[in-house]
Amino acid sequence: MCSPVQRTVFHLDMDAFFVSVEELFDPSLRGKAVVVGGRPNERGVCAAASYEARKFGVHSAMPLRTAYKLCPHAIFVDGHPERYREYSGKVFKILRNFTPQVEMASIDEAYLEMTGTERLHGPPLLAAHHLSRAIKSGTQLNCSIGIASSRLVAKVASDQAKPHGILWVMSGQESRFLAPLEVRKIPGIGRVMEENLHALGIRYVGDLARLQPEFLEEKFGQWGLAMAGKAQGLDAGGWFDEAIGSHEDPKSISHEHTYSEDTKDGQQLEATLARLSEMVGRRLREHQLHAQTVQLKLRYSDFSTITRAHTLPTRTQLDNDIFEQVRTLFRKNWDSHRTVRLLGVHVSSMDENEGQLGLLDDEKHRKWKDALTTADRLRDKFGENAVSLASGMRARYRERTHENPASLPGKSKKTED
DNA sequence: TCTGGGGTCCTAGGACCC
DNA sequence: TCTGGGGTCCTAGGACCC
Repeated sequence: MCSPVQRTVFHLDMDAFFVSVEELFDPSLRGKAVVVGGRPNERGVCAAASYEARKFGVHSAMPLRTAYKLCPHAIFVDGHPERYREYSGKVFKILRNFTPQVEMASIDEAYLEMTGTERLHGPPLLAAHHLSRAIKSGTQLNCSIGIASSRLVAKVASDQAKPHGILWVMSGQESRFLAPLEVRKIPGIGRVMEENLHALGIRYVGDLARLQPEFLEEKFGQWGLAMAGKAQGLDAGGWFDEAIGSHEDPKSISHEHTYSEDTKDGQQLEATLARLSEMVGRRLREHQLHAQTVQLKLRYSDFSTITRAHTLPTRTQLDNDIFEQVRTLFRKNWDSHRTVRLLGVHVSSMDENEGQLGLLDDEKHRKWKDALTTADRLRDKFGENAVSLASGMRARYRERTHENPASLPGKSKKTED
């Protein structure tokens, strides 16, 4: 009798990643209550909290002001995304050295396909210890590792192993491992679904596992079926099912901005849209992608939020195309009596190709593309503030509205820039 | 709890076509 | 001219993750 080859997946999760990186740059933070994300009187939420701060109930996604009330003696520091990207890159390199099938699931966690690597790395527990030590010596950072036969169980295991631990859920033990955990521990079950399940008397994964899949499907549709599988530790459906390391292009790109003070200054709002459009365009060019659908996000002071989208006849990666679309959506949909808290620019339906262009548009299009590529290179070389088309747009916009309100910048304007 | 920013996926309804 | 059914695309909103 021959059994199928047992799959082995590692999930590696960095411990208190943002806080730990900040401690490398400022060792005086070590062992203290630290909150990363901004000043306690700012609008915003905690991006991360040290284990010391967590003892006081502070956790990530908590408003900074609330964190301050719970833990006033905490040290509040600004986040440094470039530092986190740098260290994330270091981690990735170490993992790639270890085994080829690696996938960064976010800035501080990764999946490793370890099936069939025993001859090279030894049994899973030993391999994980070596890997943990390699991460420590290469980055000075701690991580936790979950080992299991599916991505889902490996991820839950690494969470249970924290901090700085390794946990192996052996094949056949998945259900027994998951059963006593709260349903919230299953990735994909958040606050709302947890409440729904509680209302049905379901608190633990074991309760969930005992139910008929048909019952969950009837209650929650496709997602109910997927949950039934997850309760058994299966990578049921969606992203979890995909092979580790089959990296794909992003499906959407967005940037948004929350004002430190709400505003209804139309020029300020449109200048923000210009800046966000530039950031989105730049990311598209970095990925060599073109987007067809442009979406505006608008949040008013009372937190009510609308999104309005438009699909273009062809795809684009140009700041100005994005900006003009999003500005049109903005002018059509903004209730100018109401103050705005947040604006966002989002693009999707992306592809490497741009689709057909009219001959007339072609020349103008090429010039813009060249100019923007040059601007991107300048920013790479001299920093983000070296070039700004947004401030230029705002200046011209002011000029034009003063001189001649009829000639606002639009699709027909000549590209004198 | 006065609530960031970057993503993914899912649902539901309407338009449109055959 | 009282009204079917399936497929696909688009839009809006929301849950969820880190």
